[in-house]
Amino acid sequence: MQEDRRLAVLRAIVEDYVSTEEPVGSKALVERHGLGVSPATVRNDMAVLEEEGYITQPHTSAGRVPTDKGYRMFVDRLTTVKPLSSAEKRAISSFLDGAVDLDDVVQRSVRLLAQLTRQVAVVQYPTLSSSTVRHVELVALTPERLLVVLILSTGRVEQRLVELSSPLADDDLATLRSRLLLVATGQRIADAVAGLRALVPADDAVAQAGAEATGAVVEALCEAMSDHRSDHRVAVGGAANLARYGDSFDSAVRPLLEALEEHVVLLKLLGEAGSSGMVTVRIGAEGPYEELSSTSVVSTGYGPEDQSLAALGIVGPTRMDYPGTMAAVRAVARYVTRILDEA
Amino acid sequence: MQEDRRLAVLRAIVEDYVSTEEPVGSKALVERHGLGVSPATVRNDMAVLEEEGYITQPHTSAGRVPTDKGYRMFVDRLTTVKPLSSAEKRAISSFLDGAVDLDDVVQRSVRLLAQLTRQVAVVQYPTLSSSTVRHVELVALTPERLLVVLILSTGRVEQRLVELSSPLADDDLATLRSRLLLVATGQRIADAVAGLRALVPADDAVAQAGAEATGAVVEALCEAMSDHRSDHRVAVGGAANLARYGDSFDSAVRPLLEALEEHVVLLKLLGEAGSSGMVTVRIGAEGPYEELSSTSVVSTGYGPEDQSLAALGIVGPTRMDYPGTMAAVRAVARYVTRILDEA
DNA sequence: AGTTGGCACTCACTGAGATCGAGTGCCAGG
DNA sequence: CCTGGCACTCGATCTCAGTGAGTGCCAACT
Repeated sequence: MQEDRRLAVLRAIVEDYVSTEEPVGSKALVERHGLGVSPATVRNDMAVLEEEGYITQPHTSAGRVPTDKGYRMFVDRLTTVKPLSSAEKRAISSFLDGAVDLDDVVQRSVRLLAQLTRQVAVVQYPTLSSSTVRHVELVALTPERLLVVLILSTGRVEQRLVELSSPLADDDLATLRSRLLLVATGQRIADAVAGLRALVPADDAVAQAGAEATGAVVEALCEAMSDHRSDHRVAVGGAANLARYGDSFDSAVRPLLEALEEHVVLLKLLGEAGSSGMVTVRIGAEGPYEELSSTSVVSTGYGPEDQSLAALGIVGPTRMDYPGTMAAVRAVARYVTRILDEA
Repeated sequence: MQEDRRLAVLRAIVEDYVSTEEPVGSKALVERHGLGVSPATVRNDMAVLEEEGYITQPHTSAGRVPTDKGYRMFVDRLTTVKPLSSAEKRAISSFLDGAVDLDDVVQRSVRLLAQLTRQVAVVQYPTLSSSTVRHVELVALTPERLLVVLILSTGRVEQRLVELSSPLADDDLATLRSRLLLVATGQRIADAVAGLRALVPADDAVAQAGAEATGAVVEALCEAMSDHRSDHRVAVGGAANLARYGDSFDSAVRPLLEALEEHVVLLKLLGEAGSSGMVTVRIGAEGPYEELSSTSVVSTGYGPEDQSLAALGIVGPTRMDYPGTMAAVRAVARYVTRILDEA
């Protein structure tokens, strides 16, 4: 059936264009791929594909180039999962197994991903929202200065300084500490915040001495828990790969560099990622950012089964090796998930 | 005296070249700057300057361009301190005053610096070596898992997880904690490490129960204190400014992007910075990195008076506005120092 | 129907002149 | 020691034909 062959032609065009970076013509196509037809036939198919919007020609007498729609079709229907080479698998485990803490895991992941895909990698730090409180600790630096330390089930540690207008007795500190622990430990973030907030008015009348401290500490804790800054942290790596863009530099790299510094934008891009396990691909102008119309984003969530903790992925030119990239992103996400589970 | 005029010509060439980005000729020079001589005279001076190696011409029939040596002369002898505009000063304080903790200070500094200079900014996190231990805290997550928290005078907080093979009693934990505090609090890093290490063999015979814990905790603390990873952390910002390089892209930007990911290299570059207050300029190939031969580094130490905590600076093309950049770097370093002092 | 070879056509790319002009070096005169 | 004048250099820009990869279309073949 000629419908099938047309798709084969499209696939061949995408593959050739990705590897050669040059518009691909009918003759080169039949030579390099074993489709058993003549160039003329391919040309006819190409004409149809062009009419349907899957490919286009930069100028009249040039070969064809996939459009965004063409890439989309390729990604959705023409790619088969490409297993990683064993060398790559080994690289992944040796790279990630040495990680010592959460920060390190993220740092290593982003480097690894950049290296595997030869693209710019982005890894979001695990979000707080779905994690639970493992421990709360108060440290009196001086009688008027408390250090509040919050430890979450993801391994993230947040600390805040609290200044008091009057000194706090050790006894009161101990009381406050145990009360905080009672209320917050083991709770999910949202519940912990509610529980902590409930402590404040009650205390107000009872223990005048500790009132200010309680309020301030609870305030600090709640802020730490819902702190959007740390919630939205991302690590970026492999920016050097941008240098490989070669042509179309100004049009593509400048906005991309800007986006990379705007972590909020990055998160939006990654955020389109579905649940853990599914690799999402945004191609060219499909997203809301016009300036990134010549870049694609391959991303996925990571973290335990149902609740994905955060997202990771790569940003690269629309002209990229989608199967390989998707495989790498998926693999890294799996490994990271496992590492986090173990810790 | 014609020696003076020659230097004036050199200065004019540098200034013009920096602003126009094009080789500057004798005619344009006398027009734009008020040197009261004819183009022919300037040409003679240029010939001398070229012979002495301060300027060069890209090709025979082109204008002159400063050499590294020319920039060096310009920076060393021809720049006057350029005070910041009040708008810039306001920008600095409003930018930095909102900082909530050490991380935030560094993040904000790097953004600010990138914005002021329109170059790539690099800020090293304060090093541990010259700081003192403010507090040590042990938290038993479970009886077999301890979280060790180390708080330094710079505001840096390091944490490490310690796994024990056997549970640790609360009493022993308290004893260990107070002993650690006694030994380490207020000490400089080096002294604290020595003191802590001394604890281990002594304990070994005395309290069998706590022996493992002591050893492990001390180990974790010492590692945290001398941890090169956190010691060498740097923040990078303003990479989008690389897009302004325009020409000479491949030759300059690619190695620079690579260097920016290699934090060790960055630190070496910054590390040439002298003591606090002195702004150091590395021009072109003066450093050990051949690939960065078309980039300059403007850096300085920051931190209290005598002991500079760390370095910050910018990396940019040799063709840059040195006076303005140096002023910005110096100003940001001062403000950051002040903020850190207050905290 | 679908495929194929043939053929005229398009058009980016390349390289050879030709031209232009900013900038230089040098020299003779102030 | 400065200056105006002048011949010279040489990169940048433009034009223009030639080349060739690639296309679209059509008639013939299976």
